[in-house]
Amino acid sequence: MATIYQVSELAGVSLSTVSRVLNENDYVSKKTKQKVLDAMEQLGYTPNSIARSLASNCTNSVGILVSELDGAFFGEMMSAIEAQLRAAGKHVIITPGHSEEDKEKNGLEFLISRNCDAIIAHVEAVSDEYLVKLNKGKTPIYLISRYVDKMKENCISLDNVMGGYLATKHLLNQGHTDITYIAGPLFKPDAFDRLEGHKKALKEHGIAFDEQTLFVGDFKETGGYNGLEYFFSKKRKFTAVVCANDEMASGVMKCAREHKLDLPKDLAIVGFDNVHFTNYLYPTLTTIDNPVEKMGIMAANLVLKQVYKQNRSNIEHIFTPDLLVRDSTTHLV
Amino acid sequence: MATIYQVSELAGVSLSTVSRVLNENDYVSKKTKQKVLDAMEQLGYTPNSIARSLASNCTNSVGILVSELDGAFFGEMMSAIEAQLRAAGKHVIITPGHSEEDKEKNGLEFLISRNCDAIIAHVEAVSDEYLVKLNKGKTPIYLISRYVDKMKENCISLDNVMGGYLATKHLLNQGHTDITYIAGPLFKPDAFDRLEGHKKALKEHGIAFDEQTLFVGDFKETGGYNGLEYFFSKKRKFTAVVCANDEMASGVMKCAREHKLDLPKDLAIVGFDNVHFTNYLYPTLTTIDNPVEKMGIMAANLVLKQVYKQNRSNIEHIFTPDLLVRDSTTHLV
DNA sequence: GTTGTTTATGGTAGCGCTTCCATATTTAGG
DNA sequence: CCTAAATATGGAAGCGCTACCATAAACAAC
Repeated sequence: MATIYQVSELAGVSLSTVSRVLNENDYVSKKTKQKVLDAMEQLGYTPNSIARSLASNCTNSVGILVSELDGAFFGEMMSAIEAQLRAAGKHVIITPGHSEEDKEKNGLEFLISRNCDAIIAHVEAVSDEYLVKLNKGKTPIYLISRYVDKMKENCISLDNVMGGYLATKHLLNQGHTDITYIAGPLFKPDAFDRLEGHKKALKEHGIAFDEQTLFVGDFKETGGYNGLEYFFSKKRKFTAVVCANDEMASGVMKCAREHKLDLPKDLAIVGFDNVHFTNYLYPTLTTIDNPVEKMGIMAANLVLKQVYKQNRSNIEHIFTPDLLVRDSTTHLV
Repeated sequence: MATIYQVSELAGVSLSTVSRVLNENDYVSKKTKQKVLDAMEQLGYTPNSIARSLASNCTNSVGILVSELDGAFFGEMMSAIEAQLRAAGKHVIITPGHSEEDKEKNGLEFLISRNCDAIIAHVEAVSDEYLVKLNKGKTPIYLISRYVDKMKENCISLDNVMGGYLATKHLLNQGHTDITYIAGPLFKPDAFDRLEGHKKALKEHGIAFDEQTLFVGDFKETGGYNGLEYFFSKKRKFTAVVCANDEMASGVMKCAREHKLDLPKDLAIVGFDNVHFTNYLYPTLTTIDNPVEKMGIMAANLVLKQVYKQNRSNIEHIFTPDLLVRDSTTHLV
């Protein structure tokens, strides 16, 4: 591998000059620049990014921590962040946290140890205090889909309470009154807040929240499946179910079908997130549109602005979800 | 940030000794080791991985190139590779290639410029020659889900011809004879080979392949949807459709339903890949099980063995897919 | 011409580590 | 007790760059 030294020799200039043309931001005469460029070309020189990072203390890389590498929601999130950052010449180092405190901490520390210039994290298990403290270290932490008051300038989050509210409100408006709820793990802020929104909507309609209508799932298909089985086993009467995410809604559909329910007539279902596949479920899923791509882009812009001092205007910190009505819910006759 | 130098000072030993305890593979007395460990603890020292990489010429990172960061198939692939590598103390740098030649090259070059110790790539658009040439450079390239004869030792691939064959064979065995096929983009080896398998099965049953039964889709839901619309528009009679992946199969289902077909009675559907969600479609999808997780783990093991000289036995280079019969196909009465 | 400012280039000290060589020190074998 | 091997530590070069300081040349203003 050719080094900057060999380039300087071939071009007949000093190391500094080669470095200058590499960094394109200093006085170099056109003629000299061309000589250097030619030498690089001739040697097939590519800069060693590790050496640059060590010398400049900047890696041009931002760490991304997501809960899972698979999963529709995270896929869309990673994709959006990566594209935006890549367009600005930065790159991402992605690592999963698996929604477990140890693993999330481990992932975060790993990203810090790799000298990322910043971290965008979707963390669910670590505490607010831990994050605040970590953010005071050398690597700034940005949170996506989570709101921590003491570092709100670094958060891009969704109004999950509003989302949960909209979902349930929609069913109530359709005439449903016996509504069950399949939540995500309640230690996760997203899951907790969505449930809060559900309760708020019920309250507004004068319906008392009944613990018996709640099942805590795992945000995966099985969670929805098991939740519905649970309600059936309790002989509960209900005409609608709200799921805290789309994967669980698809599990509910599968279970309902196995119980010979006619969807959506016998059971109305609402999901949350509007991941890509919801439009291909049968029936197509009414869900809450989570603007995860916009949030990813915004998180990337926030990093570009604050860490890389690029000009990005209009950082929005809190996003509002929308209700998306499709076929899985209908008016009760 | 504490450096190795401060640790050495506090512990009262030389730089070299600190480096030795860091690397755990040289003569250091128990007593000295403890002193160093204590000093590290006290200073909250964490090694600077960039500096280590520069000095040792090893980054302990392997680059992963996948076509998309979202997408069920790639999610499962990344997840499997990452987990296996992480367990061995290596980490991954993931970048998308978007199935376009320029972008794939760009991604590969980027990973090389980041000094990855190896690259595991799922590339579809670049030529065999390019890969062979690239593999001769400083960074070894391993291919997943692609077979290139001149570098077959570096390939982990699937017998796609067999997969395509099994899918169509299954339908033929069920009594179907009017079978349409929705392929992926034919420049992609996976797509091409699966179609070859389909043709082979037809031939074996004495059925001539008819170009009119072929639609080339995009491996996404829309591809399946559009494919079915296309066949309908051609007034084609058929009782079954083979899709070259699961996403397209779900698009087919959606379209079929909109045309009031009763599934699976009116139309048998076979997918390919057996990604997670296929079990939650309605009807559940008969598909070809693509052992992508096993392949991912195997690719990781191959790198661990060849690049990091770890002991990994039984590298399997070619995997065989299985037919997975579910509800989307039934015997023709 | 003198002075000051802009433009252009070279020299060199690190960035925080690893690694090789040199030098003690300890242990084992006879 | 002597020698050789094994064990334990230090010293210093260098990985490939960046960044700061110094210097030189070119240009402008008076």
